[in-house]
Amino acid sequence: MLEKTYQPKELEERHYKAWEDDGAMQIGSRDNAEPYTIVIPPPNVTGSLHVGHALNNTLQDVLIRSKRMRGMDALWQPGTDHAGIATQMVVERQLDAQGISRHDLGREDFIKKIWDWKAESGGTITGQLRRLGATCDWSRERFTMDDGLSHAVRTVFVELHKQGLMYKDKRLVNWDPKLHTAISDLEVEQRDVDGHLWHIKYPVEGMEGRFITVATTRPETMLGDTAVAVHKDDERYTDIIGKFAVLPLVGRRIPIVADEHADPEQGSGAVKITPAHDFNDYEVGKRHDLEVINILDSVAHIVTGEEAGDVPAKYQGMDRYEARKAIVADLEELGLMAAIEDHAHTVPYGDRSGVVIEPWLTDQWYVDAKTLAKPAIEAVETGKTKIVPENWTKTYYEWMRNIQPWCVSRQLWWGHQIPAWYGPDGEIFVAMDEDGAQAAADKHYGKATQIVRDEDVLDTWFSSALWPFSTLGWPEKTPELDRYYPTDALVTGFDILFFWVARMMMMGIHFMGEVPFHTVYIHALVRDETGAKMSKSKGNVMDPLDLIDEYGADALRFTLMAMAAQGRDVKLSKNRIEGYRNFATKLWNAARFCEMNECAPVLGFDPATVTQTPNKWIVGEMAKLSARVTDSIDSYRFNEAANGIYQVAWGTFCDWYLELIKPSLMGNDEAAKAETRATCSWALDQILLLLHPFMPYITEELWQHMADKRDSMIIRASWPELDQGLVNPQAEAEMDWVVRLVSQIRAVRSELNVPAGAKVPLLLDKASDESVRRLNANLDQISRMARLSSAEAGSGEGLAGAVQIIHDEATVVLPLAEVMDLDQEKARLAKEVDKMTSEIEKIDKKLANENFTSKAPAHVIEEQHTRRADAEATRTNLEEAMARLSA
RNA sequence: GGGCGCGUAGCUCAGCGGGAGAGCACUGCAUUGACAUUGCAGGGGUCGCUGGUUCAAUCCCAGCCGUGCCCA
Repeated sequence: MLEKTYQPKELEERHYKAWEDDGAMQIGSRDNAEPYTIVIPPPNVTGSLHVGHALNNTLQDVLIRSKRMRGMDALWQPGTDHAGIATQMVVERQLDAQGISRHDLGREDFIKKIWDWKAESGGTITGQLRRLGATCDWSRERFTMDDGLSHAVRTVFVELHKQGLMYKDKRLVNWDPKLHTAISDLEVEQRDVDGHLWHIKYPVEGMEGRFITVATTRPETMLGDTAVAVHKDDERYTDIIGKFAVLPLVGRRIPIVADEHADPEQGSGAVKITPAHDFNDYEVGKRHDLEVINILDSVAHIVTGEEAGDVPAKYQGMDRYEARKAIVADLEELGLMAAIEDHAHTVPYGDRSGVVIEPWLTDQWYVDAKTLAKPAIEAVETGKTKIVPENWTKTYYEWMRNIQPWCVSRQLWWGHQIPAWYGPDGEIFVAMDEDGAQAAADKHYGKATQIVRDEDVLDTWFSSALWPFSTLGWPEKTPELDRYYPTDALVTGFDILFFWVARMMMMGIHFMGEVPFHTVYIHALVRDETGAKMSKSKGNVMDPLDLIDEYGADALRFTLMAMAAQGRDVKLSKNRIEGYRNFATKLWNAARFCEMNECAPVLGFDPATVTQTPNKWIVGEMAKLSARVTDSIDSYRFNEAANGIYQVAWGTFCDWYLELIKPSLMGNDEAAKAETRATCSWALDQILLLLHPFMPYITEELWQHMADKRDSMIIRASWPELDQGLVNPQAEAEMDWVVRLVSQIRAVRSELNVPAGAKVPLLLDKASDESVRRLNANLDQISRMARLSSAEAGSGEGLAGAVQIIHDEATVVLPLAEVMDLDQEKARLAKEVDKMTSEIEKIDKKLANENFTSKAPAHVIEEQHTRRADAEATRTNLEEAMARLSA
């Protein structure tokens, strides 16, 4: 017998282990089945499970489990990424605590330390995914720094280079002066900041007393100014275009140029141009062939020594903000500061380091993203890959069509070192390994020549971009690659649509010739219950592992699914999780009831052959539910699937079906009892099967518990694909009649405060033969649920002051004269009459409208007539009931 | 400034051209042999505002107000 209360903890551990031991998550056992593949968005190896992961992975698990149950060869490919910056930071921090820097250790030993760290702590998140119930094929787990994946990375680099799509270039990059590396545009966060706009007067050469005033948010960069730009139509400046300004503090002559970039409306209309330290200015510089003068070093200090050029010694070596202060003060002293305004503007910050990013001129490796993006855009346009919900396609296009060269080199140690070597004269040799590069170099120089490897590594996203095929063995032509690529669905949050999805599309199409997946399902963010983003600083983070401890993994999963409406953020509250934990308990107790009544699966049970009306009805309800759940999952409407099961399992199966069959289960008709037991068990099984992808643990437990022996665990069981012919309209109508009758009686009893325990007699007046038949056929059930002492057809003539309920054509008479308040009952009936009257009036108005009757479709008009007739009949009966009450 | 959303019951949200829904919260009753992590019943909504399309608008369109995110 099932325990009296449901305790998730113990059974979760037990079943997960059983699934894993059984190999149920692994591919390779269904060679003839159609494959279905999802690659996991590889979590960061330093990460631990947060609610966003919980949502993301539950969605994938629901898909995988349901496809697996539907007989497909389901592969959920797991793994983690090496998270270049994050991982390096973690280990550096550990070393820091011992007073060691990575430079003390040297590159090789430092990397060894990272591998040690990974061996020890890198498995955290995969363990947590298991607790969530994620059925990845762990035997295939991959890591972006694995040999195989590293080989794939090198291959891609070499190939792209060969094709001219990977090149080295000197451009402005987003430089992180704290982490000392370039980062991509996507890793830069634009923050609104309250700053200042400094208006600085630059003297115009050869025009005594004439100044041109430039406005800037970054006065310290003036040391690198190489021009002043004004708009050609700005009359204030037309006379000095072509002349020179003299850069204060430095004394350099800089040209005054006309350029569109200068906006007459903004500030003074004149802008200083610092090509080496501003993306816009860089473009202006190119247009006017300006000098590019770098004034900052890698830690954002003013340059010193040889590089300093004509930077006054005073500022050399100063931090950028220190220099700003000094320069502002000096300009003020010189009387060149025209004005200082408060000014709100956006400032770029590194999303990892949190410091202000410097546009900085460096040599970096770039991928020609524009070329690769073209087919990736087409793939979505032509529907080869579908983005769900569809509105994200616009965002995808927007970004892809304006894509910039992708800077893929990073000045880190942890990652895939770039397979490029340099000769003494800087000649580049790209090859799979050093031998290859050496050979190429020797050939190039005509003699053995020493080469040096590029020190930099590749962006982590570069390796993640290969994930859908590198994890399947590419560049080897493995059977897995052949069978599982292209994968089916990719499930991810919108925040990495560009970082990852777009790049997988580009790389997948380019190297495999086929899109990496046919569907991208984009889900929303998980927020706290007030709608705020969860963050450590706000202290509103919910730890999914705590939630699993408290409510069980099933409850957490179900909550996430029930709330995961497309395009809408999930506002997670403990209240909701508790509610769905209660649902699990409800199911547990229902199963317990089934067990107590010996409802066990019957071999060869055919739901089409049942004879008892409640059984026919529940069979049909299950058929409808299975279709609904299947369809909802197929169209990624997870909330509809979850809510559908909830509604039917609790509201239909528990609340009505189990009540309806109690008389049969306790009765003496052995044949009926046997059929009911079998049907009840079958219906419970259908619920368990349909619920399994959402609540894997409790369903597995009950599945195994409810039968002496099953063909398989539920994880391997077959998905219900029920014939809609099982829906029996007669049974449905009859059960609906019973349900409405019982509900009405209960409502009246409650309203009139009839003691819950009191049993009352019932007469069914003016009933059709069919209604009388229904009453008699379901007498036990109705009596039990409505607490009746008797129920029969009869007029109740002469019963003084009986409660009367209109039920379709019939009038239900309850002689409750002693317990009821006559006036209250009259008022109740009068209210009902009013309701009907207003309903009739509303319909009459519609039907009187010729526009309506001539233009509306026939079935709509027909429906209105039917509704009117029903309301009319009900009103007549109500009026008669009132008359009888007064008599 | 450009793009994408959202505004429906006290709260969180489904629904989305023809009869306003769920969960939670709230109120009353109930400890009846699965279940108080429960059951039964109930109250509660000019479906943001203003126009338009339509026989018919919470639903479609436009504008406005409020609010959130992404990109510049």
